[in-house]
Amino acid sequence: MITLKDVAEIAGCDISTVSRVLNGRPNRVSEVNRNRIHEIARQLGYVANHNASALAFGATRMIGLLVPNVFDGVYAEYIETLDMEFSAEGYMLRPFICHNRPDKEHAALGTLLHHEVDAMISMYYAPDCREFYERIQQSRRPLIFRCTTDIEAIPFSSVRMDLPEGYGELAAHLAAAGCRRIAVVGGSVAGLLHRGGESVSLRNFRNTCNTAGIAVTPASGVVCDDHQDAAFEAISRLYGNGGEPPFDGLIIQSINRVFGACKALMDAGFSIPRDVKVASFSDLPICRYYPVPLTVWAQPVGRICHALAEALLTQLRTPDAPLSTVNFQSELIVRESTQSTQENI
Amino acid sequence: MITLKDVAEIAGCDISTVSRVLNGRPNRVSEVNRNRIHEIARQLGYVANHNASALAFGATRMIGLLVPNVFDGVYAEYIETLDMEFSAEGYMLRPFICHNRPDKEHAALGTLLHHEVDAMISMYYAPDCREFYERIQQSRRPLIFRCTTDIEAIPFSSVRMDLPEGYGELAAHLAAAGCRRIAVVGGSVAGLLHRGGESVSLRNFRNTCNTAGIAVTPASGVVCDDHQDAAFEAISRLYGNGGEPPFDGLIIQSINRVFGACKALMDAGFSIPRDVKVASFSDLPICRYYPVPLTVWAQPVGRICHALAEALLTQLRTPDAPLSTVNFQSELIVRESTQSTQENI
DNA sequence: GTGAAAGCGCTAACAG
DNA sequence: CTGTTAGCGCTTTCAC
Repeated sequence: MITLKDVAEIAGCDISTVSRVLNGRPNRVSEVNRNRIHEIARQLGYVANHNASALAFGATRMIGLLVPNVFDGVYAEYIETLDMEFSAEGYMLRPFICHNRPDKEHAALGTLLHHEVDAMISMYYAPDCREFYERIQQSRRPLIFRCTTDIEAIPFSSVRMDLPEGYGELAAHLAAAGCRRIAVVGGSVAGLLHRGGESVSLRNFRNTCNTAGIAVTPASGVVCDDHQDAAFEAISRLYGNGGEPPFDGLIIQSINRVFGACKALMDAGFSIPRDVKVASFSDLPICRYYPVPLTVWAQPVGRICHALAEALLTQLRTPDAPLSTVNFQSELIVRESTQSTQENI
Repeated sequence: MITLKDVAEIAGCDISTVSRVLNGRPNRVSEVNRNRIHEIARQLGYVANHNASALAFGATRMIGLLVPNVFDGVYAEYIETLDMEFSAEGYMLRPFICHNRPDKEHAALGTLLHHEVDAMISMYYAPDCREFYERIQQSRRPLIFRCTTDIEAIPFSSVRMDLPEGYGELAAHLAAAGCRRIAVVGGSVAGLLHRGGESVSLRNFRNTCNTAGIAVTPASGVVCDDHQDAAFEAISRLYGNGGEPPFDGLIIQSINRVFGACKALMDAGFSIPRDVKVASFSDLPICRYYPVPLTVWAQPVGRICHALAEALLTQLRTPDAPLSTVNFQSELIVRESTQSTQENI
């Protein structure tokens, strides 16, 4: 391995001089030396050892990004957008794809403690990581969250989006489009609905349905894992027997379930939106280009990323800046999948 | 920041002892001390500085993975699968999502040179990175490729898949299903077709078409960027006027284009597979659950990942093991999108 | 079983 | 403008 020392020896100067040159430090180096050193370093193929410089310098210029998965295209968008934000500031983004596994989440958060990254953004707040959050808070390492508006107050900066409102808005929209029986297909909200429990999202959903005179029962929560196969199975079980559709409106919690669910409906002989209307979250290309374009409650990814970057950078530059909380509003994008039809009106 | 020294001072022993304990080194440490040290470290919230240990130890136990993007679900699969392979061996996978931008690719490959990762897997061979490849080869740092069978011989181990054959196989399949005019929608192959040029993939496509008596002209290459919008535009332009469809068979190069293309066909009033048959690459959940399930030339992701992991781990353990090249065969998965219909036979 | 000491490769004052 | 010096925090012989 070629080190600064090797370059210095050949150049006949001290390694500190070489370090200065190669790092473009205050131009307090003679031009002759500068060119010589650059040339020698190039010829030798010198590459700095990042571990050594990070250790000596005390920072890595890397920012971690904790995401649940990348099967959901919205996280791919977050990665790309945040990467652009931070590249522009000289930071490298390092994604941690945790697949909702606690061990991965812990490992990801651990890198912040281990000084592998200078700061970290988490795309969600995970109660089972609380122990890590506390340690991070104590160590005063910068961590910020992109979370939903219903998360408790936390001792970190956060950028919040109104996902819970989405359950109310989508339900209202479905009701207005003529739906009389609405179900939620997913994990969290569907789960609470199914086995009992409460949350802001659920409350929004329930209230809206009540107002519209739509019954909400445990059966309104259709629980399935976060992938198409599971959604296909669940919806097939429900609709597979033909006859009157059990629900004429479906709010599907993630894009990882939408297509399995829709296919199950079609296979069972139901038409979207005529027999069943479908709505989901996140506005992705596939939602626009699906044969039946999908109505969604769309979070403003670009603006959220910008807010995250801004919050994190100020925290990096002013370590004891006060915590910040920003809220973003989503948008209801209506498309064919919830279009009201003669039969329904 | 809590360091080994802090722990050692409180424990009243040397930092080397603490280091040994905390790293579970040869059990040459008294049990009393062991427990005490663990306890103190826990109470103090000690976390090793990764930069320091990596520097002293000479390795990071991290493996880089260079992928073009994660909008294509197949790369999300690669990330997840490789992550499992390497976690099992005590390595952490670090994905680099390059969005086909040379600067990102260079930065990613750079981390190998900078000792940020111990080894690296690249999901493709990029000629414009040749300079980096050479430097990596000289520095003898482990780099392996997952590439296609038509890539020239390279001085690195590689796991190859028969993507070029796919163009022949899909064309043959489409021809057998009754197609008389077949186009390739995409970037590379479509580009060569369109502006002239040659490649194994193209040769396969052309030969198969010739045999089947299908004309291949520059117009058979429909070039568009790798996203749904671009594909939608391109196909709309081609089919938007109604009338006889210009092509009755479409080979679409990536999943990032399939849905835009299909939507354009449908919007123009054509039916899949009756009027136009469509085939693509990579077998993803969405391909199975699309309203018209898609025929694909499917690479064996699981086996490829396993081979990559195996090759890389041997290289890591036996630095001067000989280079290896493994080839994998893909599979034609026939689904409704290319089903032959009465009208066509 | 444990401590002392050297060193990983680089950065950053501080003198000149 | 450049060299000297002192670390950054950890691992690893090598003695004891």
